[in-house]
Amino acid sequence: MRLAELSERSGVSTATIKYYLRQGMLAPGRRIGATTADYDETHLRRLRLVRALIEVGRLPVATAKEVIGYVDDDSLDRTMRLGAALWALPHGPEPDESDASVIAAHHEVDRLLEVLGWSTTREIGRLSPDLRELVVAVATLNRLGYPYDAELMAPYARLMHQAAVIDLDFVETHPSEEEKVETVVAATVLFEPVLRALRRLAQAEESARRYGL
Amino acid sequence: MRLAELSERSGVSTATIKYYLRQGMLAPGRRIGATTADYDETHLRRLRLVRALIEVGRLPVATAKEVIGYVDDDSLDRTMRLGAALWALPHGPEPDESDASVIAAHHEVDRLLEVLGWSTTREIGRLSPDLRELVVAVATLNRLGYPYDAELMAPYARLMHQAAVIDLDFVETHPSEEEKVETVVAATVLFEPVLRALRRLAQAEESARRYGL
DNA sequence: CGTGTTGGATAATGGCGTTATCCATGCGTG
DNA sequence: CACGCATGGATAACGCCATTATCCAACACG
Repeated sequence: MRLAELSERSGVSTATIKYYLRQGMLAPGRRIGATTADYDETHLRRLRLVRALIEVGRLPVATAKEVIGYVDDDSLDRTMRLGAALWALPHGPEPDESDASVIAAHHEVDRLLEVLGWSTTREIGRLSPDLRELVVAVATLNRLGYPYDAELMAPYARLMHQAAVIDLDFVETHPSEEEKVETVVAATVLFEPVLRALRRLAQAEESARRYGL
Repeated sequence: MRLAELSERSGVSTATIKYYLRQGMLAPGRRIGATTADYDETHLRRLRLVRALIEVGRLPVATAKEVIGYVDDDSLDRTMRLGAALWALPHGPEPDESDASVIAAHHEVDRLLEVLGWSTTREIGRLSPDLRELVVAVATLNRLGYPYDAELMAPYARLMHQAAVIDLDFVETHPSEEEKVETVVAATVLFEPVLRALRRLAQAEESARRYGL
């Protein structure tokens, strides 16, 4: 198919597609002549994934580009590609390690990992962006006067572990080995809005049950 | 305290504080003279909340302004303020109701609510931004070839319901009645990064357990 | 043939968050 | 009591980002 059709089928303007092509987040079409290129279903699918990451997953374009770049980096094995792709996901500000509440949060997070027995995370996790993000969030909550410690976090952590089990089961039952990395990335990024929405709906529902209306 | 001290204690530049004052998301200091205003702990706290919503919760400044505006809108009762504040949180694109996958997703979400017995949500929820967001996410997953239906969502939904119970318990044990709305907003927005980080860490941990490394 | 679409490159646009610049004023320090 | 300097206040400038617009020469296609 040609650019116009790719645009129509994906709902993305030709100008934007050209932009993505320039950014290298969409493979060039098969050149069929000096002024024509041919796109196929794989291009359509990739384009849809890009838009999904951006629109639904709220990734900045540059981040989506980076993530996608790792997803099909043939010089890495599957594990590395996956790790790199997830590592590239957007993260908040760096924690200010000289801040007292950050240090305290650090201890609580460490303690949480110990309580949970997440030994792998404790060992490799030192540098994990997710760990840093967790520390920042906890420190922020504390600074706002909401005491938040390992005991309070643990129930959430156990719930999220169950969610992770479901995530991995989903990936296992599903995947065409070839696209496993892509599946994990999609599941990680696109389930986040699902979980967020479900939590907020559940809050409303539970709140209605408790307090009426 | 004066502007300079407020800036130093919050870690926000005076220029940015002035900007927030202009936006009306921070109450003006008590005028102490034609060229001086006096800020107190409540200003500092509010400023910290604003920065927390923006930095940790990733809210656009305009949204944070809106949310905060509802939090202390004295013309509304507590319930209304809370509803309006949560309603104002950012949401993805509108679902294209003419799209087949959107319609299908709609059905699945309806079915999910039925299965869960979330009757309140089913009744009032028609217009809820969270419901729309959920529909969009499900439709997107389906369009990418990941079949996603009520049965697959239900376990996540139950987990998130448990999370919501914890959320509300937290708010109940905590709150100085006066700041209850603020507490709910903070819990909703600031726990999201916590849950996101915990899920990703749990994924890594569980993945290591299953596949080694 | 000639009309209209293509790939390709470059520039323009619009929004957002922050920062910079100016200014008249009066605080407070010496 | 006088002077340097920070203040509140308003406006303009900046830098980034995502998208769109404009041109172009070359061709595909009816």
